[in-house]
Amino acid sequence: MSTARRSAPRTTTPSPEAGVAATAPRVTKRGLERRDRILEVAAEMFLAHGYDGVSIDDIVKVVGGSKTNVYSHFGGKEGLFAAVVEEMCGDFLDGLQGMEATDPDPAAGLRAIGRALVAVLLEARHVAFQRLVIAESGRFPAMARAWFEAGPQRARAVIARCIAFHQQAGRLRPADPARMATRFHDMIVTNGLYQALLGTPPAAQEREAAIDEAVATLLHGHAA
Amino acid sequence: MSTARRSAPRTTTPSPEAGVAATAPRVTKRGLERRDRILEVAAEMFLAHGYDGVSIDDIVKVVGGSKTNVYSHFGGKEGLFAAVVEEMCGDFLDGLQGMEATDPDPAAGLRAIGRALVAVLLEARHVAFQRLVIAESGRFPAMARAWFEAGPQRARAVIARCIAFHQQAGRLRPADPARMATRFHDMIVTNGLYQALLGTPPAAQEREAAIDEAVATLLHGHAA
DNA sequence: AATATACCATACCGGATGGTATTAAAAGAG
DNA sequence: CTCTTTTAATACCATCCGGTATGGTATATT
Repeated sequence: MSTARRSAPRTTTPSPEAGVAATAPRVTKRGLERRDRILEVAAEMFLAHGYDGVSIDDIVKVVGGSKTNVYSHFGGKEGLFAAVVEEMCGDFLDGLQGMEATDPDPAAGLRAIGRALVAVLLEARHVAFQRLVIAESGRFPAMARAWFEAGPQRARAVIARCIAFHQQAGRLRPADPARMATRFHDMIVTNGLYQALLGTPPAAQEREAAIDEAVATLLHGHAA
Repeated sequence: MSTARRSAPRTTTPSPEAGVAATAPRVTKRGLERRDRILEVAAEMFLAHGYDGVSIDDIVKVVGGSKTNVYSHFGGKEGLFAAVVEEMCGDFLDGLQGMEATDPDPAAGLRAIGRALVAVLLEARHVAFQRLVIAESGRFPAMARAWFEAGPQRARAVIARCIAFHQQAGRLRPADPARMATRFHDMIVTNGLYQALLGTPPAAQEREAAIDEAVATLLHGHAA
C-alpha cells in the first residue's frame, strides 16, 4: 500500500501486549546520525541509478552497518524511498522563497526570479531528481503529488506574488496572477529541463535568452 | 554499450566462415507478423509497467511462442525496448503534421493547433509513453534524443510554420518563429502534462482555458 | 552494574530475472 | 518431396532481489 509512512517503522518486535503503546522507540544521537547517513547515501544512489537500479544491499555496502537497521528505520525499500524523496522535495527551492519584488520594472523582477529558478532546476542533482520522481510517479502517486506541491507549485507561487505586486501598482493588467505565473513558469523552465534530461543542458547564454524572451512575451506579446 | 541496434540481431549461429555474409536471415510474412505482434504486446506492457516492471517471460506468456524467438528478432531486452520506443515515437503526432494556417486570425490558427496537440498529448497512452521515455532517458540516451525530435520538436515545427505565416502577412512582429513556437508550445503543454502524470488530467474546460490564455499571452502580453 | 534496546554481521529463503541450450515441430524454398 | 531455416516448448543456469532469522556487540537508561 505504501501509505504507512509514519505509522510503524519498528516492525521487528510486534509489541507483546498490543494496547499500552508498547514502549516508544528509543531515540538517540547515534541513531539519528545513522538514520541520516542511510538517507543521504540512499538519496545519492537512487538519484544516480533509479529505484530499481539500487538494491538495499548496495546501499548497506556503502553506508556500512547492516541491512536489519535499514529495515528497522524505514520498514522496507519503499519506505526508504519515500523518506528519501520527501526529504529532498523541499531542498531545491528554499533559496527562492524569500525573493521580494521591489524593483518598479516588472521585467527586472521577473528576470531575477527566472534566473534564480532556472539556475537551481538545471543543476545535475535536480535534473536527476526530476527524472526519478517522474519515473516513479506511477508506483508512488502520493510522492509525486507531494513533489508537485513542493516544487513547481511553490515556484509558481513566488512568481505569482511578483505578478500581483505589479498588478496592484497598475503596471500589469488585472488577471489571475496564479494562472499567469503558470504560463510564465512553463515558458521559462520546460525547454531547458527537457534539454537537461536529454543530457545536453543549455548554455548560460541560451538560458538568459530564453528567460528574456519569456519576459518579453508575458509583458508585450508578439502581435503587430 | 547498447549501440548495436541494427547490426547483428541473429546471434544464435555465429556463421561458420565469417566472410561470405553467412546466409541472410529469411524474411517471411509469418515472421514479420510474429515480430509485429511481439512489438505490439511489449509496447503495451512497457507502457503499463515500465522497463524493469516487465520481464521477457511476461511478454512471451502473452504473445505466445517462445523466448528464443524474441531473442532472435531483437537480440535481447534492450533491443526489444529500443525497437518498441522507436516505433511509437512517430505515432502520436501524425495527425498534426498536415495542419495548415489559412485563417487570417492568428488566434484562431494557434488555438486550433493547440487544441489538437493537447488532445493527443493528454491521452493516457501518451502520458504513459512520456513517463516511460523520461524514466529511461538515463539508460537509453539515444532513444530519448530520438523521442525529443519526433515529439516536442515536431510539434513546435508545426507551430512555427503557423507563426511564420502570420509574420509574413504582417500580423505578427518579426522574430524567430522557432523560438516563439517553443514558448507557446511549453505554455500549452507543460502544466496539463504534469497534471496528467500525477494522475489528475485537466478537464476539457480547463484545457481550453489554458490554451486561450497562452494564445492571448503570446499575442498581446499582460502589460498595462 | 544490570537491563533493555539499538546496532552489526552474516547466513538464509523463496522467488524472479536475463539469457542459453536442446530438441522437436512447422513452414518456406528448390 | 526434401532440405534448410524459423519457431516452439521447455528445461536450465547463474545471479540477484527483498526480506527474515539469528546470534552477538555496543550503548543508554535505571
